[in-house]
Amino acid sequence: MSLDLLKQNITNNCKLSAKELDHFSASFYSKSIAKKEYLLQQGEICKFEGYVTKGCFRVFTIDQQGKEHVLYFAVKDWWITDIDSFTNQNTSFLSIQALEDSKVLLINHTDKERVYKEIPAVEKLFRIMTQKTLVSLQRRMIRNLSETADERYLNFIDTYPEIAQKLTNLQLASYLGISHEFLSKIRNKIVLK
Amino acid sequence: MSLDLLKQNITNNCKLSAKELDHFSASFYSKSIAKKEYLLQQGEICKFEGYVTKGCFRVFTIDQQGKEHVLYFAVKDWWITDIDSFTNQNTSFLSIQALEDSKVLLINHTDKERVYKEIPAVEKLFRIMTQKTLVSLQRRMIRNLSETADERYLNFIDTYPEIAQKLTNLQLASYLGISHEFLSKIRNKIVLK
DNA sequence: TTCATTTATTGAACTTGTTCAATGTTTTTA
DNA sequence: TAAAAACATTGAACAAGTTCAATAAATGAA
Repeated sequence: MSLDLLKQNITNNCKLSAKELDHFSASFYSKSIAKKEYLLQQGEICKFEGYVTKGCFRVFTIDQQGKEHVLYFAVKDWWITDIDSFTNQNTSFLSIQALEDSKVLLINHTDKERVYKEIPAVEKLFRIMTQKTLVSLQRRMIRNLSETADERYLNFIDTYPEIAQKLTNLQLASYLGISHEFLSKIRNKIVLK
Repeated sequence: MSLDLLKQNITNNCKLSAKELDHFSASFYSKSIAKKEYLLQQGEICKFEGYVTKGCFRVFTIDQQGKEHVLYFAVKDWWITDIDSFTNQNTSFLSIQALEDSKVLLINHTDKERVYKEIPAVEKLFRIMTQKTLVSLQRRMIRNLSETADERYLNFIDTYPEIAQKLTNLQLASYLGISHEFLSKIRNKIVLK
């Protein structure tokens, strides 16, 4: 059952007692979401923090010129939220869309705040999880400053082969920060080698 | 006194009782560091988490081609550490260097772990601080994907005028992800307008 | 199955940014 | 205060990446 997946994910980050683990995971509810549908739209207030149990999502923003930029993709065993909007309950500048039929376990804002009070270890859990997310984003930031588009592409398909295979050129290009035409040319160039 | 600065910074993120605040801030020790000296060198294990009370630091990495990339600058009232190396006590891939004569308040790893156990509210404090850092890095990531070098430069001097004024072209260029020659041309172009 | 829509590819012209080298300016240090 | 070192500017040639437009291929809905 997918709650076991969630419990395992939590345990990998921070040991909770069996009782704490049950209590915390009982605060989640499951939701199915069809391909192309939105879990969150830019401008709304993010009501949930989510754990993906099936499918694939893109977390992205649309800038003033109407261009889409993907902050990250999330597949099974990844977490999704607009952390700023969720934590402070202000309007989000991110959208979250399912790229295929998907399932998530969600916890809403008031329940999460309640759990923080009831189970102090959950503070530690999310402190550690947020730190890990920050570290990987710092690495990506530096990579984006130092590598060419070719290198970033090769690094992505090497690190996340199972995600890469689910994406269109357009979606991947807007994560790598290049045009989809240029990504097409990069792919072609690499195949020829 | 600089401990008051630290206490105010903490209070802005999370309310602690006066007793907790005193106990936590007593775990820090102050250190002066001269211009150009290193608080941390790439390859070492990061022994501290630091709060800047005076001066300016750059947190950066050197890539395989020998190029420097700045992750962030830190002035008075900013925190500095290699969060990955400090938390997991593994070798750092970041260096931290003083850009001018500076002062920091430091807490070492064992003391911080002790405080996490003694004062649960400190878990909450760092959960919130890490979230804020993550949110601002997410924003920077998206900006770097969507904006030209001109826009990133203008945005930086607009957001951090007091930091910009302390930096050489080389330092700022390696934060913006461009060559210092190109930054020089951008500056020139903007002045002419 | 077919038609419409979305996605991918390719080329040409263009823009953004890099590299290298030369020169000038500022800062540091003896 | 002079010399050395670090930093900034500029131009020319180049490389990386974009834009636009045309065409082909794949996908999805009726």
